[in-house]
Amino acid sequence: MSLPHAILTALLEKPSSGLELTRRFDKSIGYFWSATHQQIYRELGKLEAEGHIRTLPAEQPARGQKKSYEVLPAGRAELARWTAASQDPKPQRDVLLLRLRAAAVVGTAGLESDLRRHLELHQRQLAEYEEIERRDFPPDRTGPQDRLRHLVLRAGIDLETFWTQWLTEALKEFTALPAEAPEPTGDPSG
Amino acid sequence: MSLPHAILTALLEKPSSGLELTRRFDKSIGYFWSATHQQIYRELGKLEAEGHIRTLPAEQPARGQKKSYEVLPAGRAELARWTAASQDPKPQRDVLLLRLRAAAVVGTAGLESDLRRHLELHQRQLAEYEEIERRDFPPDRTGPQDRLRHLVLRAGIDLETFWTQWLTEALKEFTALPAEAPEPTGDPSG
DNA sequence: ACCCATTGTGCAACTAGTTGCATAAACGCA
DNA sequence: TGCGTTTATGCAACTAGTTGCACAATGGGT
Repeated sequence: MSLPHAILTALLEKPSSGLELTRRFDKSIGYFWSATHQQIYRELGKLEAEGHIRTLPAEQPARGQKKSYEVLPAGRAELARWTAASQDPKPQRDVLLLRLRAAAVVGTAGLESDLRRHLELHQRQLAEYEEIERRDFPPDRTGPQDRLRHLVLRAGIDLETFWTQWLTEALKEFTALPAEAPEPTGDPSG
Repeated sequence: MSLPHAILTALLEKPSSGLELTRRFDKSIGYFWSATHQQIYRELGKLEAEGHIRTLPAEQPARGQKKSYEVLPAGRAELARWTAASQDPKPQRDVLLLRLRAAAVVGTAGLESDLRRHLELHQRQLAEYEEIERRDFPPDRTGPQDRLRHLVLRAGIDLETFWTQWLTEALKEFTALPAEAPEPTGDPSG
């Protein structure tokens, strides 16, 4: 139940149309809560039906016509309620770690190149975050809102840093490993 | 499409019944791929229908009767295929970061106590991982399989370490913040 | 002999997210 | 003036994961 709240946050920062929201999700909020335009349109419909947002009155809203939304007081209240409500952390799900664990049983063949690819992706993401930090968070501007947003960005930076380091370490292990991990095909005598 | 492969991995490590799998997911594989017993039973049924696993012949399998599974060659082949296949990283989804971002807009009221709770949970998880490391990965035993599994555990440890540090930092910011973040309820003049 | 907690298996309905496609206006241009 | 591309909105079907509950056997106590 987080996507509607992600949308409310984005709309409070700036009223937008569905497509504008999609773009902003791609380069800001989407870094920690991604969504496709289909999801976003669907949620905008629900949020409007619930009275949390409304369309900004403009030209008649025909198909293919830009339609901007703004948050209503009820929507702001709902977002505040949700933000303050206690929530348990979601159980982890990481495919790459699972694959490594599987590789310990069926062998590491084919895995290394994908690790390399992931390493590059994380390095690129890290560079992007650091660019944003340089651009949007100079040492001056330190209002409360800036500090909170900077904190979120720091989480992104530190996570990407962790993954690049871990993947580098993992690749080092791989080259140190025998050509192929033993595949105990039914005989666990070793 | 990862749960069946998580189950295949677990079954290759040791043939088990549904409930045994559930328990092992709770304390090992589940650290990075969690699953409920309902999911596991459902997948076991599918995997059996596909010819990837079979029941170990034992007493007649009636309801409430323990039923153990083992992996067939086709299942092992499928797992090896999946492990080697390139996969894109899933887009991130982190509710806590989203809530912090929302708090920058609607205020931080009520958030701090939940941050504290999360910090405690992560500290506890970290302690558990470190206990496992002490127990299962002494400096000797360094076969290829051990090294891979240790690598996975290190990822868990480092991630939990990151979260405890980040949450500590976040809480520090909170106490430095004004009692309540400004709520620009429609008037962004400040 | 009976009760009840525990162990073990499983179905059904629901929620959230993804994929694929459809539709329509606007814009550039030949 | 017609044609293809981009912008913008949206539906429908599918997949994966969660929640809630049901049912059977077993084992221990009374």
